[in-house]
Amino acid sequence: MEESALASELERLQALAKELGARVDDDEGAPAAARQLCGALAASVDRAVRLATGSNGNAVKSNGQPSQPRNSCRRAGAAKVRMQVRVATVQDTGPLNDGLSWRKYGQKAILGAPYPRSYFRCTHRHTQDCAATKQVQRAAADPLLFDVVYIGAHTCAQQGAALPLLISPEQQQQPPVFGQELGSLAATEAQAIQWPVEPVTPFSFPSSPGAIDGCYMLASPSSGYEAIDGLGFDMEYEPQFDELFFDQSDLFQP
DNA sequence: TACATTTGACCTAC
DNA sequence: GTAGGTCAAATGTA
Repeated sequence: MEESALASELERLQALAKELGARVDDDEGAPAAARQLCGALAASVDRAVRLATGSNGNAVKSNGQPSQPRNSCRRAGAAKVRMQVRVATVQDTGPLNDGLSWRKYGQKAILGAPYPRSYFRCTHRHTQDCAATKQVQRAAADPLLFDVVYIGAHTCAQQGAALPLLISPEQQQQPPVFGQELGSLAATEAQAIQWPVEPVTPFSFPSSPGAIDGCYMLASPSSGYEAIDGLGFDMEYEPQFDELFFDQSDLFQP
């Protein structure tokens, strides 16, 4: 009873945070600091909601079963490197650039998930035999969040740009490179993923790769959250999230 | 014209 | 049989 009331109240708070962010975003005279704070507030509220509800976005299916991909090792030779990050798109904070190029090759409705899952592979898959793929899906709990699963390592010429995604958790403690690249990846899927519903807050998806109007990563695989684009996040590690979304032993297995 | 996206069909694991 | 992942033809866009 109290838990549901708490969850309900948090969800209301979440909606208010979103509206605040949208209004600040609409206000061209709003200081950058205010935009950043709104983004941080929305992300923090979202995590609080998930903690209160025991939900992890689409990590938990409607039947309560974890949505750990049953096919994570379905195909022999795949899933050498697997990462899962969450991306929250917030507001204009400036363009990002990555140099990674993904090509969408499929989209599927996932059972129990309100949003479809998009499948991307490296643009250089055929020309350079790059086996890197990723899956992008909007989080059920918050339409502004993405669940991104990276499968396989880039072996193409752009692998240098992708390297931060594939390094060890310890190495990922280096925000400048890591954050920038993840944020840029967010741009890639954000511009390609299809929206079953209209975006909740004003948010523009750029038409060219590597440019996105404000996004930040909520989580790094190992130790909580990384800040990019000057947001200066100081997020705490979220055990529930990592347990359901991230298996490091699976990630860095040779 | 080249490249990216969409989408239905097919394949495979469970 | 079902669901997730991939393929490939059709279509769209710059």
